This record gives sequence, C-alpha cells and structure tokens, in this order.
Amino acid sequence: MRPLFHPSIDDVTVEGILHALSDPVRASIYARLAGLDCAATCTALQQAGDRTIPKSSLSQHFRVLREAGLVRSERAGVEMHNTTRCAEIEQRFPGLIPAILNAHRVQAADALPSRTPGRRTATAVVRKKAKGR
Amino acid sequence: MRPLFHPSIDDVTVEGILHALSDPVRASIYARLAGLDCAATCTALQQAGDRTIPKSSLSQHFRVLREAGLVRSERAGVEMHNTTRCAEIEQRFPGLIPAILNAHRVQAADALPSRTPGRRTATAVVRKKAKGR
DNA sequence: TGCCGTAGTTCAAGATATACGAACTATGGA
DNA sequence: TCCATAGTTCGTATATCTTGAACTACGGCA
Repeated sequence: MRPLFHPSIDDVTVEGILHALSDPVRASIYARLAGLDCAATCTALQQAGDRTIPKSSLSQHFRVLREAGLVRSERAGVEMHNTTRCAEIEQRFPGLIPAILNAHRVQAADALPSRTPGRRTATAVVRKKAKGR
Repeated sequence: MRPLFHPSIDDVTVEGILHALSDPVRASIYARLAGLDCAATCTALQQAGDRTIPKSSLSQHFRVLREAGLVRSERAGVEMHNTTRCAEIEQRFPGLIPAILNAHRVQAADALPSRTPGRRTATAVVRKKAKGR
C-alpha cells in the first residue's frame, strides 16, 4: 500500500482545487468536512445527498482531494482521520475556499424550494437536451 | 450549425463553473477576457501561455465556457464576439469569480520568479511522480 | 450571382480519465 | 491465530478530452 501523498502548500494549484471541487460528490464531502471542527473518517462521509458512494469510489475521491491539497489524511488505527487544509489554502489563495463553499450553499438553498432533484453540471444538462443531434 | 446555447443564469451551477475553470487553457482564456472591457473574438484568445490552441480545441473550450454560463458569444458578421457574464454570476454567486481570478493571479505571480514552466494540475504532477508504481 | 477567404463548428478516433465490483492490505481486538 | 473493520488497488467498462479533417456561415468582390 502506497504511503499517502500530500503536496506541499506551494505545489497546490488553483486548477487542482477547482477540478477537485467541480465534482458534486467531492464538493459535498469537502463541504461537510469543512463544516466540522474535528477529523472525520472516510465512511462517515460516505453519504452524498441521497446515495451511498461505493468504497472504492470514495477512496478515489479522497485521493483526488488529498492530491489537490484540500485535505490531509492520517491513519489512526484501523481508520483514517481526514481534516481540511483550509487555513493553509486561505493563506495561499485568500478567499477562494470560502467563496466556493458559499456558492455551493447558495446553490443548495436555491434548489430546495422547487424540489429540483440532483442537478448535474451545465454540460451534462446541455448534453441531455441536445441528445438528438 | 446548431444555434449557440446560453444557459439562463438560474441554470448555472457551481460545478459547471469550477469544471470550466479547472482547465488551464480555459482559465487563461477567461482571465484575459475578464480583463478586457470589450468583446473579443475567439482567435484573439488563441494563444495560451506559450502555445497556440488548435481551432477545434478552441471551439470546444469556448463551448464549455459558454455552457457553464461564463461567457456569452454572439455572431457578428464572420466572427464571434465573446464577453464574460461576470455581473450576472456575481449576483448569483457573490465573490466566486473574483476569488478564482485572484487565485490565478497569485499562482502566476508565484510561478514567474523561479521560472517554473507550465505547471499542470496537482493530479497530473502526482501522476508523473508516481509513474513507476 | 457565383466564387473566394476568413472565422468558427462539427465529426471521428485515439488518448486520457472516471466509476465501481472484486480482490487485497493494514490494523486492532478476541 | 483468526476475524472484523476501514480503506486501497486492480481491472474493465464507460465517459470525456484533444485535435486533424471536413464542413458551414458570412462578407466582399468581380
């Protein structure tokens, strides 16, 4: 089993962060982790919205978050303790993470009243509309 | 030729925006467009860093930006006039775009002094490091 | 009106990345 | 030593991205 890789804060890129958080599952995981004031195990964050993420996918998602520099994962006995690296990132890219988390909140608040279910990315929506090309 | 699709501002998603801007080429295009106070044609933005983007790729990139709700494209004679939809997005997701653009600036300023060339996403960097697994 | 040049789009196929079940590893008890 | 739990890695099916080649749309000019 490869040891977990955490990039130095100087190697963290905007592209990496945006890519990591452009996935609804990862964004949800990260938002919940950021809302906590303590570490969380992977399985504690296995529910995204209405569905349960398979273990293998969950592991990949955590790897992406970790390699983007967004979370720090440390083995603690049989489980894994995940924490955000908010403070470090705030120092390097001031305001970025709060703005993204806030935007996610706005969108979630927006979607609820009309019961719009599982909105996907703009691209996905368009693809669906334009299917019969 | 399909008419150009622009999502209503209410259909614009955070995921779509982050995904669109998580690509270095698109981020560069968008940043330069946002820095302008007038419309720009596609070819005017064809240089990204040191390389020239092929026309077909450029077209795809503009489609992604457009469908994410980030830019508005209007045909003007033989060419295309592209403008950002900053104001609309600022209203829906306050602070998001400025934070991202600022982060890109920080990163660019960071990379120059040490002449670090064409940094890729964190994932790509890691993949390279871990190639001989 | 027909023809040409320019700007951009669409198509197709190869490269690359993602999702997830099955098999595996690491750790802590009993 | 054996088992259960938490997570990782592998393999493969699927989706997305990149880009050259072919195409469309428009304007200008003879």
